[in-house]
Amino acid sequence: MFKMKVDVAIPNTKLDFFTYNTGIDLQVGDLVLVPLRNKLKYGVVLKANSQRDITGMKDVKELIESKFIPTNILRLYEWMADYYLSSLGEVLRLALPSKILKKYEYTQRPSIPPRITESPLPTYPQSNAIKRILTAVKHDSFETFLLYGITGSGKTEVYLKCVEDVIEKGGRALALVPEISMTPLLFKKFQERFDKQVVTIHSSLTDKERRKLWYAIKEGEYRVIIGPRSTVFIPVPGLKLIIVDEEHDHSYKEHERMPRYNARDVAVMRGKFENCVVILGSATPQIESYHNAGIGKYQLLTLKERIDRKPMPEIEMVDLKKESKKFISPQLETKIEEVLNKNEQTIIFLNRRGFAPNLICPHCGFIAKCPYCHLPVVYHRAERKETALLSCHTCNYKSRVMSICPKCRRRTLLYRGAGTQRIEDMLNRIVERLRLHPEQISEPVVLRLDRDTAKRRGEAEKIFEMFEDGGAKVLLGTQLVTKGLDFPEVTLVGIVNADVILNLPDFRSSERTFQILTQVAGRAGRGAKPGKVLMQTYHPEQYSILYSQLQDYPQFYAREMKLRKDLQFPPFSKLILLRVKGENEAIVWNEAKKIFDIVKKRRNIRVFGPNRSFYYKVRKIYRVFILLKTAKDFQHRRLKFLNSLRLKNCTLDIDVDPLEVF
DNA sequence: AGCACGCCGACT
DNA sequence: GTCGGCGTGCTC
Repeated sequence: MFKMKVDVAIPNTKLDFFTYNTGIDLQVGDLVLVPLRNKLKYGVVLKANSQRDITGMKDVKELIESKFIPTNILRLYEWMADYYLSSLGEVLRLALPSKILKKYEYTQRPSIPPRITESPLPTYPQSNAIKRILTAVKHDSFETFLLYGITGSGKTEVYLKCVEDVIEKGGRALALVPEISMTPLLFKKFQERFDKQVVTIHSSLTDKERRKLWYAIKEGEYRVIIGPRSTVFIPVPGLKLIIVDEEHDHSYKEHERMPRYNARDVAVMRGKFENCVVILGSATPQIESYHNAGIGKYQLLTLKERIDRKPMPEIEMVDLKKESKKFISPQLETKIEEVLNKNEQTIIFLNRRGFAPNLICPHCGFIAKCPYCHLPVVYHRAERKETALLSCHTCNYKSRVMSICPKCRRRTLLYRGAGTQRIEDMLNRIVERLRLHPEQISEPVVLRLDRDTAKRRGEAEKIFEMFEDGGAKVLLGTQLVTKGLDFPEVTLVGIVNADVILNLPDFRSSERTFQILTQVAGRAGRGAKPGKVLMQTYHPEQYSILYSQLQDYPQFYAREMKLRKDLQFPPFSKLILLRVKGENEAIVWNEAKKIFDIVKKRRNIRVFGPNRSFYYKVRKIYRVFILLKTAKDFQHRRLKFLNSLRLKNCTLDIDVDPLEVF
């Protein structure tokens, strides 16, 4: 028999491929069963006619399914493995369903007739954007559009109209959304419009359901696929459009495992490999994205006005340096009272859970810290069934609250600072004082939304519903209240402390501050009544806070770009973060130094570190990082050897294009 | 990821 | 003596 050799990529391996003999005629993308060690594994044929020679080569056991992965998707996976200094085996772990089915029986269901409901007439800027996108779709050309539209400008309607056209012409669309609970919101709008042709990948699906959907989508059962970052890997026949909503969102980046990809960037590459159009939408584009639009890599589409010419909310600053040390300033308190008396709604934002971020002793300076992370523990007041406790927000370690200072033995421990629980108390006191008419309210008047009140799935939605009903008047919460919410009765947004994110030691902290403040401010005044925002800060003059008050992204961008250029940060350079982790502090530093020396020898790379990570010790594990800075066009793929480096008692994380550098 | 190989502690 | 701990290294 005429023997051939094939290269096969196997999920969960650190290599790109293995080479096998085969008597069967195989093609690129075929799913095969191959022996590896003493087990049989599924793999995807990468090269149908390999010239590679290796001793002890084995035979392909069986062809399971031909054309399992389309070639252009396979090329995308290869690009990912390369770009993120990972391996194809690692990419396939994320890209393929958790358990591959031996011959999937797909029962063709009668295709669902397109039942498209009435849609509102787009505004002029909207229809202009739609026209430009659809022209590109019509020509099947790869084109990336950055849809920069201020909060409330109707980006979603642009997506819907484009998808409508794609479906009418028999194509399919993929929409990526941030991980958090806003997914149902966008999904609802899509479903109202396109009914059963839409499918969402929720985080709560079981492995089995997920697997079933993967196959069904691959077979073309749905026309619109909505999901979080990993959805970008699913093969979709006749794909014409990829949407990345809130493209700046950090949840598009995989932080935990290899490959540490950014689904936004993978989506753009997918558009390139599949010749299809990509829309990146945001009210606060990532600096790199806006820059890409500036240099013509992306096409910029701007929506400068809110729908129906609704005014943007007026933003007023409260300088906490000038105020008496209150967590809720008299100005904010007065405003909350006004809104309550008018029976309108308020959103209060504070990016900090718990009652107080510190438990301190004013006499000896003691601060309660986590024994595993050496970071301050947060005091959580007793509520529901749980008792009061100290909690480490980095590793989740919990301990009892002490009443005597362990250092000086005095009974004078103090709670310093405020988290959502403390603010909740204060808001409740304001409400009680007002003695509102009971017929206009229902208990509770103040709703708190953070990871502690909405741990399980569906709890956040429940809180949103209670707020939407209108009985509850104040929604207080962390990041969860900042994104995509559309409550027309909200006329006031209060930001308790605008500075929280600024304090992180990261080159993106200004950008993140601007993004979060702009997003949360955008929740006000979406209905008939104009909105107002009160922003409390110690740094009203800091540019990210100032420009978020002025609601001027282009100005913020210009200022931030100047800084990035001076310091040679992206988009003026490329970053690769190497993190060495291990239990033994001395070994960690030693191994990090070795890696530093290896990388230092290479040309055209600036190497910084090793430095202690901001989270230097987490769960008894020490973390040290090395930052590599190169020119933007540097062929960093030559650093792929780093992924197979072997360290003593340590692990090495590799992060290309990191979002956080600490 | 698994899974074998390999070299040091406390058990019938 | 050996059962087993998990560190380290390889899989075509």
